[in-house]
Amino acid sequence: MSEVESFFKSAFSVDNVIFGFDGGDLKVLLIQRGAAPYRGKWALPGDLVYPNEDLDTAAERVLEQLTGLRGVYLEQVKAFGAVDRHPLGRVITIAYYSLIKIDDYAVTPASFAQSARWHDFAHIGELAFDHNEILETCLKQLKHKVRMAPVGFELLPPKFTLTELQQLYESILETELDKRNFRKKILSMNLLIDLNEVQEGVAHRPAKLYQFDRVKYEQFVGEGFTFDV
Amino acid sequence: MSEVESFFKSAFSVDNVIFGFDGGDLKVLLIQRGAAPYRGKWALPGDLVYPNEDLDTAAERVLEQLTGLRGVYLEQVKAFGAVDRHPLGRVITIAYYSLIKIDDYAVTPASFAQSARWHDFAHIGELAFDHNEILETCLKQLKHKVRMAPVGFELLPPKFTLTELQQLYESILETELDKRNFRKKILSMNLLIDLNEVQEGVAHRPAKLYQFDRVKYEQFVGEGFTFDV
DNA sequence: CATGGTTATTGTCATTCTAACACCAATTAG
DNA sequence: CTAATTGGTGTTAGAATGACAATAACCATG
Repeated sequence: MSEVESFFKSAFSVDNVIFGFDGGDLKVLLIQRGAAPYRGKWALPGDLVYPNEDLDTAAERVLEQLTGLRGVYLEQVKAFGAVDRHPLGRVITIAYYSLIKIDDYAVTPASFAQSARWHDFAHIGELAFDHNEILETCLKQLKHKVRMAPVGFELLPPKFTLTELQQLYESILETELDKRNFRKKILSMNLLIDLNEVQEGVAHRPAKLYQFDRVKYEQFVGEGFTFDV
Repeated sequence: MSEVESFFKSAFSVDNVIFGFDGGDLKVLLIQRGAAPYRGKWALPGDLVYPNEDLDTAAERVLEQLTGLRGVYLEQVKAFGAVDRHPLGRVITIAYYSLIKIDDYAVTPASFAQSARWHDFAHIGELAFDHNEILETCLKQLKHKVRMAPVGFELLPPKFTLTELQQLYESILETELDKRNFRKKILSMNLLIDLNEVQEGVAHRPAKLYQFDRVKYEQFVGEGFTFDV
């Protein structure tokens, strides 16, 4: 094999850390591998990138094949390319994370998965390949991002309460926040629409429902505003 | 060609945005390409990744071949993988940036370069491939990084003045800073060693020379400190 | 229907951080 | 010796932060 040919004896894949939030804990959607290597092991959903496919497109495809969702929040994080990270050959992978509303998720058969399941972020065991490392890197990235851009709303249903929003931040940042200060800060941004609706069927004082005002956010950004929690 | 083979009809490269600082402007080290495609055009230094080489190692190699430097600050930024980004085939590239002390730079012949030259960041024309986009992304990353970690010192000589440090920040952040407030903030971190030396041969009051105290920084980080400018 | 359990909602004050701002000091050039 | 240049320093007003607790609204239960 010539040297030039050997350069092309390699492949690249995308792996996608799909985050969800169920009101309590931060979740990650993992698959159980249906093929070697690591058959039967839990892993991040991912696939080889097609020769005529952009990286972002490949990540979107993996997400759609598994969840049926399109147009969700997706962000590239980092390339992982240790020589020995894949036992069958030289494969570098580009890690993405995406944020989905967990209620939108519908199980979809995907060629690369025996089965798929949400896992509590806090209780994830040993994964295939270097996927534990990828997961940690993506969470670190999300921790930064969620404080500097209004991406947290991607994980919540369209109508949500301030307590839900706070719990979301607390579970991503792995810290507790002061309730009054949190509300003060969020509301002072004027980015939430008060829907004049309340929760129903809860055994306590019902909370008001809000909606994120994306139009206003874009407008404020144009005026020099930067989101900051 | 089988489908599996076609997956392996691809290559990956690294491209390195090498930043330097000469006391006035932020600089980038560019090469003039010695081979097709884009022969003669200015481009980021980069090379294909060897089959048995880690990504980080490849980036270090490119840097060393061009500058003779080892062990300098190097950080991966993002993978660029548009299908048509390379005219000769499917090549995705992993972008890195590195920070070097411009005085340490010694011209070294590199196979991939006809010639290499520092360019003012502000006056860079059209580059080969998608390298303008890569450059912009790396600067954006550096702007964030320099505010949240003491990486700016990587661009300065071991002994520097506070004015030099401020000019460095101003040129990276593309903004002006207040002299008194800047000094107050930097000195209050207790991360600079006052060398009790002053500049020599300047036609004005000589400035005091300082040195960054990496040991203290590591210690403070261990105690929960976070650098923030 | 009265009580208890549970969560939602709201404001103040002390402290800290931020941002704006101007003058004297030390040196070299001529 | 004078001019020109850059180095070095402190205060203050306003804003942001962080700590903190009592009342309101709803459902469940007896």
